[in-house]
Amino acid sequence: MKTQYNTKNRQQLLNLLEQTKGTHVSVQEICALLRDQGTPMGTTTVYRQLERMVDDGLVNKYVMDGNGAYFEYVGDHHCDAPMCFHCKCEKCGKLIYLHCDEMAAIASHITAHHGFQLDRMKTVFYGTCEECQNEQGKDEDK
Amino acid sequence: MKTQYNTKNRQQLLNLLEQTKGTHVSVQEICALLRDQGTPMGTTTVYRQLERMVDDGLVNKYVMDGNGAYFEYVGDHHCDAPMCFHCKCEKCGKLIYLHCDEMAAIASHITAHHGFQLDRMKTVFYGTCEECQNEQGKDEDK
DNA sequence: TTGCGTGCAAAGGTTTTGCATGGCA
DNA sequence: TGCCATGCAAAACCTTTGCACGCAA
Repeated sequence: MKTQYNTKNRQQLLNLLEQTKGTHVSVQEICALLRDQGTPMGTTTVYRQLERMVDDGLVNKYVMDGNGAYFEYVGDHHCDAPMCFHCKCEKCGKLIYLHCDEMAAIASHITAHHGFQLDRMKTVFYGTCEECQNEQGKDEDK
Repeated sequence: MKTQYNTKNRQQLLNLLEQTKGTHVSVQEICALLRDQGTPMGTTTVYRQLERMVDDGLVNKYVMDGNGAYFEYVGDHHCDAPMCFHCKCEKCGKLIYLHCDEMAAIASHITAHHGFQLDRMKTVFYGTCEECQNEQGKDEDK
């Protein structure tokens, strides 16, 4: 465990991330928000702080379609007791949370029958959310 | 549907991809293999051909941890009937395939109870494979 | 012959690294 | 004071685009 200074930048970043709890933000979005907030921060610093937070489990990192990574603050909540999974809508980009016992059963099943221990912090289910499925009819032109 | 020439490059790429069936390869791996095989091909061409193959459903594209995309040849098999999911081991990077009816039930459950239509072509389960779980004991130093 | 295919070079974007300076403990 | 944190600049990577030439049909 490294010594970690509690710098002003780190506090500001944590503060911002708390505000975005429940959503996912990219590095450039973070930088823009910090700038708007009057507390600009170097991109490099944001990357390095986020890297640590990911290591510490404060933040989850998701890699979307190659357009860069997204980060999600999970804080102390840690999402351990409630089995929560993340679903990302490929249409609207919305992030949906599944809290469901049956989902927990899935993880158990995979571990028991396939010998694979699921990391639900990193696993993102891609698909289409309910609203976008409904809209799919009229957007069917490509 | 565009007219598509059946060029030598395309044939060679398809040929190579068939050899790698069941695994996932990156663009640079593909280029290296083609070079070793005596049939080098420009990176741009590989990207463009792969893009088409993805559109045509011959190849699946997965975006891993930000280290670029991986491609998997599925050919005519199309993976439709057998519900197959992909698990990627975060330790050794191995890609594991799950063909399992219970997994199919998961997708149904999510659709029915959560209104989310899972795209199992794009969804990758992250976690730890059996072998790496066993090795975890001695690597437990960080 | 037509128009897609090819590949070099260059651009675009994200993330990492080197290094000198600044700030926390 | 010691050491980590910061941020600028530059490098490293992956991927896409522009353009002139080659090749399939």
